[in-house]
Amino acid sequence: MGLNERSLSILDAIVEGHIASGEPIGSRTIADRQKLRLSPATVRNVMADLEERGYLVSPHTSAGRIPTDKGYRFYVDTLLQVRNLTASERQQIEVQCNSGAAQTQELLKQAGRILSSMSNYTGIVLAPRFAATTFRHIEFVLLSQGRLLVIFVSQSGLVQNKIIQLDGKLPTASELQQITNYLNDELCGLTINEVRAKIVEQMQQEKAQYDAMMKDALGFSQEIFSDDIESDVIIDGAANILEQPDFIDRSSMQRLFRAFEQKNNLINLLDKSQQAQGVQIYIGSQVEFQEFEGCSLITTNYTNGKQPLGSLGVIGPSRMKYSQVVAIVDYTAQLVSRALKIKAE
Amino acid sequence: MGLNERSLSILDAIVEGHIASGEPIGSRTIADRQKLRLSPATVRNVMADLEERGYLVSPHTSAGRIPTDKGYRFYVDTLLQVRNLTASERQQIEVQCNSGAAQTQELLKQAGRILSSMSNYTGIVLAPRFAATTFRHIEFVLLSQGRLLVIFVSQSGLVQNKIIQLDGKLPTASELQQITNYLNDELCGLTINEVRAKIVEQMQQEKAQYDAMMKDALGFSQEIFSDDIESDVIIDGAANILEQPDFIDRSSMQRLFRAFEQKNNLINLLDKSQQAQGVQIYIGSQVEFQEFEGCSLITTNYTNGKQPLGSLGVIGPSRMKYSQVVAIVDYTAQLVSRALKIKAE
DNA sequence: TCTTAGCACTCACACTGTACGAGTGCTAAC
DNA sequence: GTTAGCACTCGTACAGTGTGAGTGCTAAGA
Repeated sequence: MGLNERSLSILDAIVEGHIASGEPIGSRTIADRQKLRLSPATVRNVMADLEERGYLVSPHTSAGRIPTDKGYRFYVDTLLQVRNLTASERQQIEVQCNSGAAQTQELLKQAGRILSSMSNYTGIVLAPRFAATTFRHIEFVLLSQGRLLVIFVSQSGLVQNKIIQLDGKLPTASELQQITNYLNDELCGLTINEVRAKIVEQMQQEKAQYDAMMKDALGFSQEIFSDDIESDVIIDGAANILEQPDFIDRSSMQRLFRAFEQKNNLINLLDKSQQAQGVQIYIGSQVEFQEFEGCSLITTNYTNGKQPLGSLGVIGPSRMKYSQVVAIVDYTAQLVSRALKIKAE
Repeated sequence: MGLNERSLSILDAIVEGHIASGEPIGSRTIADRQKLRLSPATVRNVMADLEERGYLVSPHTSAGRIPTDKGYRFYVDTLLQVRNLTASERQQIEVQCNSGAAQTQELLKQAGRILSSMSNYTGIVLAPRFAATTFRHIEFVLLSQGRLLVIFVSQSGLVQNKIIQLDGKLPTASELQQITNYLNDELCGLTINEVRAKIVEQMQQEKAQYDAMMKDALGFSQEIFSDDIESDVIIDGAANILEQPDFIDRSSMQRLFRAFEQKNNLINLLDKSQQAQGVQIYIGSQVEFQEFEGCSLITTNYTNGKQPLGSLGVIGPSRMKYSQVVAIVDYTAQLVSRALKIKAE
């Protein structure tokens, strides 16, 4: 029940034609520029067939055809030829990527900027999950009224902080210092997940029952590491969306912008892509979140040379220049990974 | 050359009518609902006068009049009556403001959310300038390759970090600890500006010339405190802008969204408002930044009970429900100030 | 059996003319 | 100084029309 050679070639031509022009594509257009010389009538028969199978629709009787989400999906999965970046494009990305990004956070912001400016769509970057990063340093600062500020630093220089409320007696400065030293010695180099495991393990050991300081330290730690710090997602070039003629109605744009603000569904998607291999392409209504109807999302993960840390990509209309954007996303992720690898060393 | 009683009343009616309906207001509408019983013809004469003075324009010959920016300015300065919030509105703000905002940053985000959701426009919050806050704690973490992560904590629990590149010999862990202790003892309780002054002062003292550790400490500090950490601005409910029928053309919306992303002009405006007293209203083209054409900005500052820390407000179309939004902005700032005062104690 | 030319048909879109109504400015009377 | 009346302007909504792009179907040709 697959499509034959000719249908494939016609579907390909329609999708690419529509991506390029934004207009519905008619049979004559295809017949004219097709290598296999066919008449418009023949093309029409094939198109009718493709429409019946759900790859195309015509917006109205006397218009050409445009791809459905299923059509895009098929195109992306089997027809898409990723074009190579030109030397100047590569250079442009490299320059921007190297420009003063001492801080990890800055590097990721810069990546978002590259993605949006090179693609003219919206760039998105999921910052590393804290749970996946490696512990480097912890610090406590006692604020007023029993509030304790905890600052973590990961191996790659990412800083996160959290305030916890202490009840009961407050530790003195020197006790706090002892706890700090203890935790820094014990936990350095472990991933947060390993840290969690270690705390549980130590709490069960008898010795912890008798050493008050240690008990405190473990008590704190458990509270601190108990819940995940929410992941952060960087969005750049949202205004580019307004340039896209595909979003005619305000309500669909608004839905998208609200999704940008709420972030959690975006995080879900990016998180999924982080666990996958290679470049992922999510298309409009085929994603479970309806706010992305009419949009496509091209993402891939970035690493520190060993394990995936987060993911980045581009969101734009379904009628997106896939072949170009895939190349941009891929190359940006490579550069970010390389930069993070250096930092982690 | 001022306006007489009657002109004022008519201008007021036109501005409020237009804010309520979004339509140009004609002479008959005014004549009908005016207290001082005047015929449409008389009203027309006054309107012609107001138009000549630049307070009104008519979009075309046979349309009613709409206020110019100058008209809005005049309305806001002399005619606007701020309405009181209802008990339920107040309560709504209070509830949201108190909901789990242990961290200053969270509190400010929450304030942004309140501003946007209560006004249906876009909420903006300028986070406290680091320079204006009070030093509480500093911490160093040595990363790889001579990069030094510096973490500051302000009195109110705001955390900022910065990476500096060390060249020459690196300090050992214990030297770093000494420096940390030294700085924490010396600088605690000072504002960042005072910190700067103190560093310069100490560097000039002879003793600094001979004590290597101290020299290092002062050298670091100078680099760290030399440039301002860029202020942060929180924007919430940008998608609400898309709901406003006033922004018909995409280009003006896009300009605004780009301004939201670039932030620096917004920071400039908010910073100005921070230095002023009370609620400030900026109207469209009267602001030096042209990306805010067609928009108005209502802002005020918030404090920690003593000095202004930052500012917050609402951005929306010039045709904005001023009387309501002013009340919302004012009350939100009061609550934020109160919450920060408690934290600072 | 596949391909193609021809033809009738559909439909969006652009253009035209028309009627309507809202609102204006001006003038003259009160 | 105020107002009624009137002629005028202009945007908008509506209906009618022509055009062109593109289709589906059918029948003839390879």
